[in-house]
Amino acid sequence: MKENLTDLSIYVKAKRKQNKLTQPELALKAGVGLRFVRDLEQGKKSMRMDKVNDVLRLFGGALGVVPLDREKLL
Amino acid sequence: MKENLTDLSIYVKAKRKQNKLTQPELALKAGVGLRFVRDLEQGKKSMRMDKVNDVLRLFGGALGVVPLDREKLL
DNA sequence: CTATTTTATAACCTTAAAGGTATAAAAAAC
DNA sequence: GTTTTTTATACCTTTAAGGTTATAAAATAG
Repeated sequence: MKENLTDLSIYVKAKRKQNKLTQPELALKAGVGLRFVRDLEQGKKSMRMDKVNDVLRLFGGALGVVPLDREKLL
Repeated sequence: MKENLTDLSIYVKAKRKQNKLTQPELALKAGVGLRFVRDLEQGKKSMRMDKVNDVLRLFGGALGVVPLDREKLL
């Protein structure tokens, strides 16, 4: 089950690095499991929104509706 | 288990109405269950991102990272 | 280079999301 | 007003998310 990196996964990893956190540290601060942080950074598509928001909140972000770019369509 | 409406739930319901669709019709077009559409419009927080994206795609949108407004913080 | 830290992958298990169906409530049409 | 359509809520089953743990791989420090 090989997942591709996504905008979201890249964003989270970059933000985590900016804040000098390891995956276990981020998981702890966000109140999610380590496994979750890893799936998130690996681009898993079927993550639960509430938990993703728990992570994004640490970086001042949240999930919202954005226009989908045409590249992603085909 | 009373969920509050959210930006997302309001957005989906509004877009569905704009497109003159019932919940069953939207569920069918998006390829998700009717229950899912209902939970989504009721503001359930723990929905799966992939399924939510299946719905948003019909309206030319997708889930992405947005800055969280300060109101939502406290 | 080797040692240490960090990250990736996988198995096992529990819990809850998702879907179906049914019924009640609400909204819209008449 | 009544009837019809749409939406909300509840119950149940199946399936997979994600927590835990272990181990392998990769990156970094020494």
